Amino acid sequence: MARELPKTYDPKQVEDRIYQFWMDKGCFKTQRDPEKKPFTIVMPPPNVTGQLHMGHAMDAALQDILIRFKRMQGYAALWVPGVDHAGIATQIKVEEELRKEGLTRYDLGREKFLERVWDWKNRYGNRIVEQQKRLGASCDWDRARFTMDEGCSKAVREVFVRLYEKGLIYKGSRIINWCPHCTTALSDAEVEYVEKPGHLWHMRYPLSDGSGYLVVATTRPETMMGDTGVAVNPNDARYQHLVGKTCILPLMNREIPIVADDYVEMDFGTGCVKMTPAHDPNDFEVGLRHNLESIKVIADNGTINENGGRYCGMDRYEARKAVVADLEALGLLEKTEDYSHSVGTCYRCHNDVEPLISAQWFVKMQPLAVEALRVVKEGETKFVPERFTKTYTNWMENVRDWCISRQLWWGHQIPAWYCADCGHVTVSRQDAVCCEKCGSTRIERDPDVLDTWFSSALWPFEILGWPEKTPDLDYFYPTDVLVTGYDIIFFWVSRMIFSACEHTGKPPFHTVLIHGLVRDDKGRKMSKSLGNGIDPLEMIERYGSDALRMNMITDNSPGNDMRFYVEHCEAMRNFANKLWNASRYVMMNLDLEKNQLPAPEKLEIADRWILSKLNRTIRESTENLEKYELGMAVRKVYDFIWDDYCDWYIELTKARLYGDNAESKRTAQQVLLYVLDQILRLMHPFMPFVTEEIWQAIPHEGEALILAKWPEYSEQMNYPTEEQHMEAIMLAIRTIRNRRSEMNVPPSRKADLYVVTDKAEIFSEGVPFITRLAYAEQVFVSEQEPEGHEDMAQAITPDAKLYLPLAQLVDLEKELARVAKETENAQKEIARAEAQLANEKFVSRAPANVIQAQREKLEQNRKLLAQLAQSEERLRRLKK
RNA sequence: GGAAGGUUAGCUCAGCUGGGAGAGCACUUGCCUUACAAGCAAGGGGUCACAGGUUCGAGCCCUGUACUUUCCACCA
Repeated sequence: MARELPKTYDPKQVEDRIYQFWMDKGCFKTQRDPEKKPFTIVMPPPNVTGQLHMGHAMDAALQDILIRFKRMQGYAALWVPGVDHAGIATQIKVEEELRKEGLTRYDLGREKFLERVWDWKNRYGNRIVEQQKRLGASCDWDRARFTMDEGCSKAVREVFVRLYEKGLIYKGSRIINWCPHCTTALSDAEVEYVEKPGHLWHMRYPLSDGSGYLVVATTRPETMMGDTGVAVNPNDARYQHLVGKTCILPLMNREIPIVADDYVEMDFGTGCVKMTPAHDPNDFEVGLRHNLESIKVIADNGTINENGGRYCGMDRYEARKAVVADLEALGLLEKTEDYSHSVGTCYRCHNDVEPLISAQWFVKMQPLAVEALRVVKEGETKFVPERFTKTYTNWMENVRDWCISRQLWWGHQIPAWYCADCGHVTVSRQDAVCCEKCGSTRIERDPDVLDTWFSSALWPFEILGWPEKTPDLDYFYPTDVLVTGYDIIFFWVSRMIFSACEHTGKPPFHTVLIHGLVRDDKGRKMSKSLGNGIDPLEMIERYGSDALRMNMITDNSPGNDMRFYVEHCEAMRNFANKLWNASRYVMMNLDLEKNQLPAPEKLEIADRWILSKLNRTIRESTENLEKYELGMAVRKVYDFIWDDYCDWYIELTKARLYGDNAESKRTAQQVLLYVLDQILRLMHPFMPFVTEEIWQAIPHEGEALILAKWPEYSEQMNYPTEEQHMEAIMLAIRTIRNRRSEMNVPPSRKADLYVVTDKAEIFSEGVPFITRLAYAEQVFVSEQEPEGHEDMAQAITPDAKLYLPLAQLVDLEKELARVAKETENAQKEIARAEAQLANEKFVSRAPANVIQAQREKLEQNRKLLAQLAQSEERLRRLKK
């Protein structure tokens, strides 16, 4: 049975093979099972063109841990993967590729271009999937979906038509965010505001009656060709007399009205604001109130259009300079102030977005927000950590209509057809062949596509078959937990919630587990431009997938950003190696066919101690997992494995395994194996590869650890007395090691050890342990001081005096100092405990267990103090 | 302008419902002790940002202050 295993765990020899093993056995496949409860997670679909980054690794680690845990608990645990078509991101990449060939998408035309994108998708679409597999992701890959596959297209079409029919989707001309670089409209959520240095230009607009001029302040002179008015505050005494009059727009020589509107702040700038309804959302509103004309002067590509007079054709920034220069030449530029202000930028290409008026499709949000708010407020959907509830509700309460049309080719094309004859718009589930109103066949489809997030908003139910009433939808939906970063709560989470409520009548999941961003070791966001990204695949190469997964969840708390430290990854790799070697030890000393605990009466003190500890670890880590406290859960298992099992229990078994008591040896083997098996189970969700590899090598029942049963807490496995006794023995061992270390005695120099105690029965049982772990030649337990103890070194615990015949190494002065220090500590402890117990309020109000703990502490310290007093007396005597 | 976090050991961070502060890394000392030097043993190191308050008891709860990060809004 004993096997030859390498001394060092090598993930590279293991991970791919184990993953293939799970795949071959179909371990990830999840079927509906009336005997089981479902547990469902849908994966946030990564971009089809994407490369795996640390954010994905974080996502995947968390989800896989939950799925494996639930699977072992006996749920029908389903994790559905998929990829997103990622409209803008993908289209940009393909266009870049085309540019290298000197082509644009327009050269190809829509159809050919889309063929290119599909080619691209087929070439790279699987890359990220393969990368996810290396993380150990136990998704049901057979169910993998794509946001543009047939089912998703059907769902998107259905949703669009339904919302349109309910009046919740409409087309209208509004101020939208336009990206001149991507040449498409964006939703509000897709705009990132960046503080940028700029100027506030004060410009003179002459009054039409020649009585002077007024001064407007603006950060955007290049829009002035589109000015159709000047607004002042109605309460502004400075300008009241001008309201109703007109002024002349310089450079354009257009007469424009002066209007009064509350929107204008009197104490900002000059109190006069130029109105450009076509290029500013506030001006647009003011314009509506005062019937101001809208004149669009900036074209879709960011240049000035034909309405911009002599600036036509200039880039917007070029035009800005030209306008300022011209005004200055005319003596109309009063002053220029430095002014820092926030500018909207495109979240994809980071160019400045241009607010402009445009005919786009919108989702009317107010009616949809009602239910989306209710389900969260009433706790049907909970955010973990809870504080993100507020982020969500604040946004949802103030949500504005969602601009869903994009001037792209890659995506779900809007199912609307315009009739050239009667102007009617036909919106249809099937591709229209004629106008539904007049029957004309002169109809043309809207060329625009839908926002990518429009289809991902349907993800949790569309991938289970919706709009069909499928058995899967019935069984697995609503899903259970959604795992994602806080950065896409608005983009995705909120939209899934309102979409699911609207279309399925149920919130899509009961829990949203939010994690933070992975940053570099200096706390910066990892980004391509900074070149500071750490490649998860490289970490897997170097330290293994298990180590990377552990790195993602230890030493950080839910929802907080984490810094990625390679050193930490290494520490987790070391832990995998520790586990590996502990298992090597067990296997090298094993001659069992079967994993079975011995009868309780055969269990010795150390066995009961470790089983008791294990039992507590099972209970606590399971509780933590149920509460999504993954870091806490794994910490407890980690500590149990390293501190209790490896550092103590394994060491404690050595005397027995290498000894000649066959029964004790067999019991030790059985307990070692049993606990190891339980450890592997507890650890498996976190470190699936190394645990499965080991588990396959030890006696086990069942096919695979991934399918094994999660450990359960058992009242019968608690041994409080043995725990206590064992702790007393361990304390004695630590105390001796400490004394030897102080005296610089190397472990190789063994010495006899005399244990003087009134608890001889406890320490007698501990003799083999003390012998081995405290480097003793022989251990003698007695109630009497040993012969010649005056010449020995001494160490003290509350329950024992420990003598080491190493007289020549004893430094009496040092000894006295140490004893004095320990005495002082003990006295402090006693004083504190006494004071607390003398406090009537403490005794009457504190819980019983706390009081009891204080009493025990007091008792222990009193015992220790008494021992120390004797020790000190002894040292003084020896000194003379 | 609004909101939410953070401030704990030299560094990065845990600390679950309030009951005598922990880990990893780094550091010091001694060890190749028949699982593991990716290791073992022992050790040093903290006014838990500051000021008040509640409580028998506060790193944890409340109020305020300082510094810091992020998100939302955007008065041109």
